[in-house]
Amino acid sequence: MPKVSLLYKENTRDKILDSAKRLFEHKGYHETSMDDIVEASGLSKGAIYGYFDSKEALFESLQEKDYSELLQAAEKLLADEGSAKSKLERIADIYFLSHDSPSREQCRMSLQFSAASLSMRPVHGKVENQYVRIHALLTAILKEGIRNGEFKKGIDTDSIALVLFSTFKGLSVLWATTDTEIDWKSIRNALVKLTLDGISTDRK
Amino acid sequence: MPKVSLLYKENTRDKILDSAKRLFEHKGYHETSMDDIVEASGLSKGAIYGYFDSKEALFESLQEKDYSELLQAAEKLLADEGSAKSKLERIADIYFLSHDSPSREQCRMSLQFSAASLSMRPVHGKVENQYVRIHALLTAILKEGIRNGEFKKGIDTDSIALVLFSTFKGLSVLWATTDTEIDWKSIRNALVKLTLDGISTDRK
Amino acid sequence: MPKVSLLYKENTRDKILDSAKRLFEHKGYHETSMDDIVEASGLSKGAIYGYFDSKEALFESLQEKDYSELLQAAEKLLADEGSAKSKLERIADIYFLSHDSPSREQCRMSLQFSAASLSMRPVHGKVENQYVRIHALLTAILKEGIRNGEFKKGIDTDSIALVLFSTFKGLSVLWATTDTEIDWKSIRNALVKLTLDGISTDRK
Amino acid sequence: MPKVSLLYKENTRDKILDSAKRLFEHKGYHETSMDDIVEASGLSKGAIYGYFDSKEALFESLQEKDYSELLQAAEKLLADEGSAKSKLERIADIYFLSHDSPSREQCRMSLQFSAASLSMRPVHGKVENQYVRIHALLTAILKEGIRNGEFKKGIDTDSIALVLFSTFKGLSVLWATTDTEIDWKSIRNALVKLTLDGISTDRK
DNA sequence: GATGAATGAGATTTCATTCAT
DNA sequence: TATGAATGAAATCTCATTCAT
Repeated sequence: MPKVSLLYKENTRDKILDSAKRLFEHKGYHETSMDDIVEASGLSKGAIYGYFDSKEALFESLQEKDYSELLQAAEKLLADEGSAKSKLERIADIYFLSHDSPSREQCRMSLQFSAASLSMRPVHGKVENQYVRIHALLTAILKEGIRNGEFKKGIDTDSIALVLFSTFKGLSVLWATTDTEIDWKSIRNALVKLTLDGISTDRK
Repeated sequence: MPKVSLLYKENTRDKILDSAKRLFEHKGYHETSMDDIVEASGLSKGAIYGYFDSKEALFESLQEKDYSELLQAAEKLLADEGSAKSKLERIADIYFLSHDSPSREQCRMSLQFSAASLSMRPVHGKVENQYVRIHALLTAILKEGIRNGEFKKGIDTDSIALVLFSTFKGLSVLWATTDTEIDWKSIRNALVKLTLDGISTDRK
Repeated sequence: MPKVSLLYKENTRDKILDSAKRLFEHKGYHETSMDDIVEASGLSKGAIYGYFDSKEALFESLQEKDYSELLQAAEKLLADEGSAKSKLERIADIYFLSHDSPSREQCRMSLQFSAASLSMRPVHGKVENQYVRIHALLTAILKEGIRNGEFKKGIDTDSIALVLFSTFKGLSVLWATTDTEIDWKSIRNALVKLTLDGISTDRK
Repeated sequence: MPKVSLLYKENTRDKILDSAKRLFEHKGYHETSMDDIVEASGLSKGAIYGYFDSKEALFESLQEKDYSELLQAAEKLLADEGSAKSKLERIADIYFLSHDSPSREQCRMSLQFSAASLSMRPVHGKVENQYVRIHALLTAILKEGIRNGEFKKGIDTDSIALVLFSTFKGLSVLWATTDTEIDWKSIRNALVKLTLDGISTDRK
């Protein structure tokens, strides 16, 4: 009985989060009203405020989810077997939560978090933290690559990590704000080629 | 017929735009109220609405300014003398409107435009248009480099242009949302090295 | 599903309508602010906007009510038993919603609708529609009177209907705009006498 | 020189009044802004406030003009030669300022005065005063008719005067608020016939 | 006098949040 | 616990009027 009610609670909470996410992605945080969420979720005002203290808290929960999933997936990489090169490739995939290609919705949500980080302290904190950890992760991979001879010794790991992260971020923003279709296969190839050509030790 | 000079009106308009810009950069578009702008500009509500039809129109004017300046500077590059390589370097500088380094404020403003493009049609239009034109410009530079032998023949100009633009964009977003200090010298070097190593014909 | 009864909501709606009506009658539509209505109704701003989308919508609802009641009462006449003559008399009574005499308030409200019909399309539509239907009704009564021999054959039913309607309307405007006391008994008698003398077949 | 400047002043004043009138007739008093009048008149804000103390004062001036013209024309009738019957006919013509038919614009303006009389004391005063004087005039004509044997002795002059005035007013409101075309010839005939049949001594 | 930029009180409307039922 | 009507602070915008130039 507690189990059922817990499950029910989780479902309700998720229903709220899903509805809100869909709306935020589509119309943006400020343009979405609590009434919109009420309507979309099929729940009542009171119910929603039973699960979340405020609209901001709801937004932060969405960010928390997004943030944890991304970081968990990414940080699992480090422990994995495989070359540094393959890790770099896989982290790109993860960042875009790709099936085949990142969803525009996901990128729009991420853009919202970035924009909101200007005025919401906790959002800012997670944005910052995410950057720091992904940067550390990329740096670690690069260093691993240097250690095992895949990558050149002299490279500026810090800067390259930052450039890589920026490129992911930038592609995400572009994808979110633009109608252009992106050929993700080509992009990934171009990006990987550029990067690896620049840092790899092997001369093909 | 004007009782005050056009210059006077232009100054007042700029005073409004400047005040609004400072506030938008600092607190964000939605968190800034017209009352804030009234207070910051030292003018009255009526005066501001005499120059701009709405808060949105004011925001769009800021974007228009930003957009024109950026594009003009960038497109002037193409006509300039100089190697394709040097043009690529300079376009990076321009994108960040750098003195020494891009201003965080500028990047925050740009992030606002991206975020707003979700819900404001004219903003979206300009964001899209800007992307299209910068992409075209980068592609042109890359092709020029291929023509004059600086860059390799087989490179995917479209994708590389997109990656470059994304990296600029991503750095801008990072800079806007993060407290980290960025060592722009190193970043530029890393970026230029990565890119040029990958596409240049000269083997040092 | 409603947490409060429909009756409760209906009552609240009526409370708002009543308060607004009283104010509009007294000060006029434009001179009445939503704050006035808030104060008079004892509700909050939000509550009022929960029931009506705008001040204009509230005004239109008042017209709708007025309009339906009037037309229903009038059109019921046609089905009733009685001579055409008695129907004409009764329709005059109805038009002024009389107990003994039409209320000045009612007439002021009606004047507001007329004045607003210049700038509010839906209000205009109802004003127009009301005229058309009352005119049709009057014409029908006149024709009925002709058919059953009460009224002369040659009369211009269209014009007489229009004149009658105009006289009702004009009396209403006069009553609304003037401090003069009107002796409705005398007026009705004069009007009925004038009209019936002019159109009746019986020579007394 | 004083003459020219006086004439000029009159012209400017009239230009303002004309522009305002046209706008009030078309959009209504409240929906017309001083800016609208500025634009329509081609003058400046300051200029208009040089001639009129306020928007209300401007409106009242228009009423004053309307009011004087109407009353003067009407009151001249009494002194004229002619039967009481013909005077009644002519006063109908005057009330609608007819060329062939009353102008819808004129009627709309008149409706504005009626509506405004609810909230503008001086406007109310003139509306009231106009009614009193026209009523007196009509009564006088009716009594003249009785004296000279045109009209029956027993008629209720007060009530008939009021009914006549109301009918004029009502037709004016109808014409102002309705899209219907009115056949003024028929209406006048119907009205005159109804009235005169009812009050005349001659049995045709 | 004429001009029109500036004023600012006040209007309408929104919407996150509360709380009686 | 769930509901959704009610709240009211705060936002955007208007516009008659003023007054420095």
